[in-house]
Amino acid sequence: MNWRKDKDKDQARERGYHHGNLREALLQAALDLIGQKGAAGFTFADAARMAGVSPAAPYRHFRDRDELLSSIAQRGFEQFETALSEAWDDGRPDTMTAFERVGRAYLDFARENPAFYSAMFESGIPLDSNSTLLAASERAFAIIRAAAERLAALAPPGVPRPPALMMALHIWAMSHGVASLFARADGARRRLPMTADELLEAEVLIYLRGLGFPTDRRAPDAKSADDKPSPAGKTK
Amino acid sequence: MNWRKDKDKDQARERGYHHGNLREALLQAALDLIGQKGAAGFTFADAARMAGVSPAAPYRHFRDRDELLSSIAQRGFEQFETALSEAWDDGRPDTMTAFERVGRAYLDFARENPAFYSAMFESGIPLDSNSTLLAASERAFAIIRAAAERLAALAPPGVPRPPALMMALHIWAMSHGVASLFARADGARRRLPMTADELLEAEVLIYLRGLGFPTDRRAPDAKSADDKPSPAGKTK
DNA sequence: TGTACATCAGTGAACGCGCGTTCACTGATGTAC
DNA sequence: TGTACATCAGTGAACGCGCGTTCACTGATGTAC
Repeated sequence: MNWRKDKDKDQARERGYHHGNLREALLQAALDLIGQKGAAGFTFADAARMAGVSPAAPYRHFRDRDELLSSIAQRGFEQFETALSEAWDDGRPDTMTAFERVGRAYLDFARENPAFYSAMFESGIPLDSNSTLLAASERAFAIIRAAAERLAALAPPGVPRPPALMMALHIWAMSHGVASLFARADGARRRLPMTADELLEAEVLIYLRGLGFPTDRRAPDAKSADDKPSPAGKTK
Repeated sequence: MNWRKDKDKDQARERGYHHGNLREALLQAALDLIGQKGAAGFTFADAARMAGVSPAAPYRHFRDRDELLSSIAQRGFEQFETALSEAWDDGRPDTMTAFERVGRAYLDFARENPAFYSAMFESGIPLDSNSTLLAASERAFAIIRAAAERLAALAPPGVPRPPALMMALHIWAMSHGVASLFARADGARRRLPMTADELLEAEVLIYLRGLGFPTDRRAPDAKSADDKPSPAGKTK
């Protein structure tokens, strides 16, 4: 992270002819630029300048601007998956608690990584242009889907078990809606009677109640043994 | 609508020195371009060319690209408001039916006017840069809010009446989430087990059930006289 | 351990391009009388 | 109804700029022997 913009020339002189990690530096620079000016207003040349390198250098690492952008989106999905999956923690200590944590992690990610988020969802690069990009996005969604699956399995007796895929899509839509309308610093924000986190949490809780889940904060598997408890330690 | 792109030169010759309605033509051209290439990749010069006019001409009508873009967003919000408010139809024939219609209208608007939608929500122009733009967006949101207000008033006895503003925000977030993730033609679409409309309708129904509203399709005011019936005719 | 050589990863100059913007201008339209 | 004049809404040429991209090049690094 020491190839940031400050004192490009000096650093360039220090580092000598070879950069050492230009690919990484370009990704970082592009990320910074997207953060500053949005996914639209970032240029290949700008990224090179920020990395302290000639405008021709990036071509050694990326075919063009789009390839750089889609690399960023891909990395974004990977980090997104990591964040969500850590939050989910395989449903520990109980499905409901873990699930709420996933919601918060979603918003945190959007808030803390606006550049990634917009490369992923707002940059206009088609997901299916690149199969590894598509795969990365599928893996991220799979976390939400897995959580929905476990949640669906908790449907109380007598309540029809909701289709997990539908639940996952609903929850994703709520999260994305709240994130892009209310949780971003840039532009279209709006006075809210509560924080974006609270808004999303309330929304998801109401939604789950609508599916027939009990309305109190802890899910049934918190005390019963419906859901086999995690094998050892960690729960503390 | 006869100043479209085809045969610019001929038309320019026909129309003579003065265009007659250049401001309008530029808005239309920009809208077309945004539809084709996204809000990012549209240029002032392009719009002029498409309107069959010299690159200096637009400056008679818009200070710069941003002003043109925000005019489009503003008009978008106005049409959005019209669409939502027609769908809402002041809650006729009953609150619930009208409410569902609003949801469909939301998605229809996003689907049928992707250019407007992205100028409004994804172009990065700050809403508060322009007070008439802000006002237009407020008026559009006010429809959703008014509908939520009426819906909240229907809460069955014994059920705590939900805060209407929160409901409105939740519903907006769901609609926007579904619209931008699943209802747009461009880019990040995904195989769905159902249409975007069905997905949103199910989501909203589950949400409302979670608030304690009855789960069958017609709201209580459909048959009772809680909600004073519309004064005359029209309902047919 | 040293040397020759291939390969890699950058340079920097150059190009064509389209954009945004300005400018003096001019044709068309509206208005006073 | 006609004429003089002001104003409006466009022209087209010109500019500086930064971008994307190519090219022959060169310094640094790795490797065979």
